[in-house]
Amino acid sequence: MGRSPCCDENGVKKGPWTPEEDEKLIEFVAKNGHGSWRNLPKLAGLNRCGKSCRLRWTNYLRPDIKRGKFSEEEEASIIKLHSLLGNRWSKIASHLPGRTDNEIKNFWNTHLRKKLLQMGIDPNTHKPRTDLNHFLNLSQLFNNGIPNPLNSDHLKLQAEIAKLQLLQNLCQLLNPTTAIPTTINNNNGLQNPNPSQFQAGSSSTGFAQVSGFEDGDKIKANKLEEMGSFDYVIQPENYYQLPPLILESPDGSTSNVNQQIESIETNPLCFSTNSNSPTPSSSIFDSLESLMNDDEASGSYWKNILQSTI
DNA sequence: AAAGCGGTCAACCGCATGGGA
DNA sequence: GTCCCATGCGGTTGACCGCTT
Repeated sequence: MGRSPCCDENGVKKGPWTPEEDEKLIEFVAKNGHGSWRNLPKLAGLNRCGKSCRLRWTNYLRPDIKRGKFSEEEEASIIKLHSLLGNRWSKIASHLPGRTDNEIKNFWNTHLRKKLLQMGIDPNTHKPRTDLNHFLNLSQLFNNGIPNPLNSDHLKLQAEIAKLQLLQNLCQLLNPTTAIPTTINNNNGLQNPNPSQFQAGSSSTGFAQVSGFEDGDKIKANKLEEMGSFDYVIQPENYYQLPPLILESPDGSTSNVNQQIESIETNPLCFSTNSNSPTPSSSIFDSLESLMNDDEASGSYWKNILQSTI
């Protein structure tokens, strides 16, 4: 079984398309549709292979292509969809009208990957990066390798790490594939990965919800393969809904951190293209960055958590 | 002014997949 | 069931551009 040759014809042009070639392709498709891409170049009078014509059309010339910068909502959708679907760019593109898989792939590789990395989130797993240990390394630098609880820099770092732990928990809850084990029986007896600090309350359906998928769509939550494989069933609701967060504070006190969690809760990140669904008042990144920048959030409770775990 | 460098993105390459014979 | 073909898809490449030195 041989692979069909596509671009092995002699003299077939490669490289950037000229405006004349674009015009020929647009004109031909407008009149005849693309039909067989293999035969199209000959019929349209183009010295290109069919594959090249198809790519040029689907990625650039199609009339319904939406060009220009990605909006914050689109960014958030891509990140969320990527956390669910991985590098399946065409699937992701099918949920973003007017955007091509190539465009989304490029945008991911040039912008979003870096953005997540800067936030300390692993763009592949969508979990906090394990090399967040660089904070611990920094701590060791400050303390000459020996943690000194009386050192104010050490305390600051502990506060930072406490916030990062909070961020990690938030990320786990925001990412349905990691939030599921707290709410779904998957026959593997999974437990809340971090039961000491948070409980994820069950939503009415017990499922996180994402827009644009068809009812009953199943996707493999392969990010959890190491924890036990199961199918993640997308429900037909229109928007992704965060499970309610319940903060287990030993002294029952509230803090700015709690308030900010509340703020994130009351502004669920939405991915729907349905105009009836709510839209986010601010991006999740704003909320998390705000949380990360909040000096007051490094109260004693968070330090206590850390001092008991470091 | 120009060489170097990094970021961006259109286009290519080759493997995967689905459907018809 | 097997073969062949067309198309889809994701990774990679390389040209171009703007910024820095």
